[in-house]
Amino acid sequence: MTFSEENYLKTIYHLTTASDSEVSTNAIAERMETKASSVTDMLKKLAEKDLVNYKKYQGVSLTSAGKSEAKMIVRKHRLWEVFLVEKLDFSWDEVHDIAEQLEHIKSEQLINKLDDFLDNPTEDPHGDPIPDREGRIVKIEKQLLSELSENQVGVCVGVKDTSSEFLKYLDKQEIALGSKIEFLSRESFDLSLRIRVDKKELTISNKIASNLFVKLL
Amino acid sequence: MTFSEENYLKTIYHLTTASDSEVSTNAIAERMETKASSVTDMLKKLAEKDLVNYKKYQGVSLTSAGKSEAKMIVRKHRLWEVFLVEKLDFSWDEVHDIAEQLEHIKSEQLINKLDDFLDNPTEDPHGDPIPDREGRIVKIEKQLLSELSENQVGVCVGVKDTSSEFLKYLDKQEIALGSKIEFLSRESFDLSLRIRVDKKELTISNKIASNLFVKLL
DNA sequence: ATTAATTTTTAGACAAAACTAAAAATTATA
DNA sequence: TATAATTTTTAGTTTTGTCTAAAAATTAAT
Ligand SMILES: [Mn+2]
Ligand SMILES: [Mn+2]
Ligand SMILES: [Mn+2]
Ligand SMILES: [Mn+2]
Repeated sequence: MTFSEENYLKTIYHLTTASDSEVSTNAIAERMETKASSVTDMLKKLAEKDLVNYKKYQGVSLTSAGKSEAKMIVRKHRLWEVFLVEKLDFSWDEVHDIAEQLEHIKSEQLINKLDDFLDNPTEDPHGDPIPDREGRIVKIEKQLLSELSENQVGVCVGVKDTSSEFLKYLDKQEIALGSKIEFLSRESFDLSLRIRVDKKELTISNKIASNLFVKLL
Repeated sequence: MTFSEENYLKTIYHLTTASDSEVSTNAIAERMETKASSVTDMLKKLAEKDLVNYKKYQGVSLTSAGKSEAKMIVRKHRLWEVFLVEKLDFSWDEVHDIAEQLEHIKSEQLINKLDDFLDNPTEDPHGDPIPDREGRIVKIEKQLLSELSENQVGVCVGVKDTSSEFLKYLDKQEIALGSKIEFLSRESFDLSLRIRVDKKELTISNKIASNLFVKLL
């Protein structure tokens, strides 16, 4: 399997699990910053290998073989991110691009030994679940901070947007995985939220709140 | 720089440092298990980028830019091998192929953090020197076991052949880096050697002895 | 010094993965 | 429902890295 094929599978996996339906050629092209015609070419190749279900003009989905390949790539990506943060002391906004490369290293033994070395983590530095060696994923109960109602209290357990920009903003506000977050009030004019993070009160926009996952206490 | 370009540079580096002279198209082709015509194509491209000195039919050598690129790839290869053995508990005969992949990961920050995480090792699991972040190499005094004379004593500090086959043979004979090796006698008929490894005496062929580096005590 | 053998380069082809431009199919709109 | 807009596919190129077969240069052997 080539890097390119793996990247397509991973993208289709993310798009289908997000929307829970067939995914369009254009959606893939946009996500991968490539042209629709290139996507079509690749879909034919992946269909030939029975990794995707593809019928012209009908959108695409992963076969079970394709899904399990995709999960293994996601597993590798997230385990390497844990390694980079936990062992090499990278910050959570620096690891994605390096993991994009490391996820393509081929060795089942390597990834399983890495998994053990890291004490079999179930979530990556951004709170995303890590599939185990059989591809099983432990889903945790979580919801967007923006969906809470006043006076509810939760713990920050993940981010939806994993861009370096957003993560650095969170660092600046001292919001991290594990932070206790109390929803104090909502400003109806612009939907901004007044929250308390650990001891400190601050105001955040609705855009911020809708990219933060919390687990209710 | 592509994987392929990196692999060519690394091969030219190894061949030129071994023979200390220009290297031929055929030598590169043989080492890389590819065709001479493919090598010629690549040499033109590398010359265009000023990474090699190349004149038709005259053999090739690395420019200083090419040499420093090559050393960085070797540095990455060997640091990853240390990681695999020291942290992930691989044995020394299992790490080469995985390191062949890992050496192409692009991130200076990654490799320097890995270096620190491993406590800045100067040799890899096979006794080969690891260039530091400026490309400097600390050469250690070593010679082939086959070149010793009777009754000389040394410590095993490296292997010339790093094939899995040879390394497993050494494991079986309980010869490892750090083993004390005494040259007892030489059988003139087949050049085989009688040696003592730590406490145990054994006979090894000249071929084995000429693939083991020792440092005299 | 020719001729023969070997090495190296060139010429032309191919597969992978991308692109542009144009055609075809689908979906939306009047 | 006919037409317009959008999406998707096809057709034809390009780049990278490989290959085979043949030509050219170098080296070895009569
Ligand atoms: Mn990531
Ligand atoms: Mn992540
Ligand atoms: Mn190696
Ligand atoms: Mn090594």
